[in-house]
Amino acid sequence: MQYWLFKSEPGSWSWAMQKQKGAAGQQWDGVRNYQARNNMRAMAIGDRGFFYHSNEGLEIVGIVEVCALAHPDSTSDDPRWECVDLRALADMPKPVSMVAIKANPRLTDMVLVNNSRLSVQPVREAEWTEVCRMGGLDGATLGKL
DNA sequence: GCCAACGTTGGC
DNA sequence: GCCAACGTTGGC
Repeated sequence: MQYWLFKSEPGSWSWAMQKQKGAAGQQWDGVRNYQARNNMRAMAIGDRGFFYHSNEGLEIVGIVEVCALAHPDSTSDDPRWECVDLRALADMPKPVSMVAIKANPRLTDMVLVNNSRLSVQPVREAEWTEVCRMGGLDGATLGKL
């Protein structure tokens, strides 16, 4: 399993809206960046991701799961743009802020710290575990998701 | 609201 | 294929 981070401005697509979609999920549309698209193409069903609020909030607020492989983005006429579908899995019990991530020496290599503009990012397993720990999700809880 | 960083575009 | 100009993103 691979881990990812998805950024969204809560003003246009918030964690609350994502949760309202429930188990059916929602396509992660609107990505118009090759690197982000390529990351989505590399995803497998069941991959996990962090849901991050950019611009407002600046924190990881939830966990999502990839529930459909990359397919054409229905919001674009341009066939270059594809997206996966995501469904909300769990709230982050304690949202993990960008400030806290930057302050954690174990997370200095996170893409979020070094290339904050990339909207769909890979997350290393050690980073995933550490952020979950900071957010109040222990291994046992994660295993039940 | 500012502006640095980054990605994309297009003329050459 | 280089690179200047431009547009966008997103933290501050």
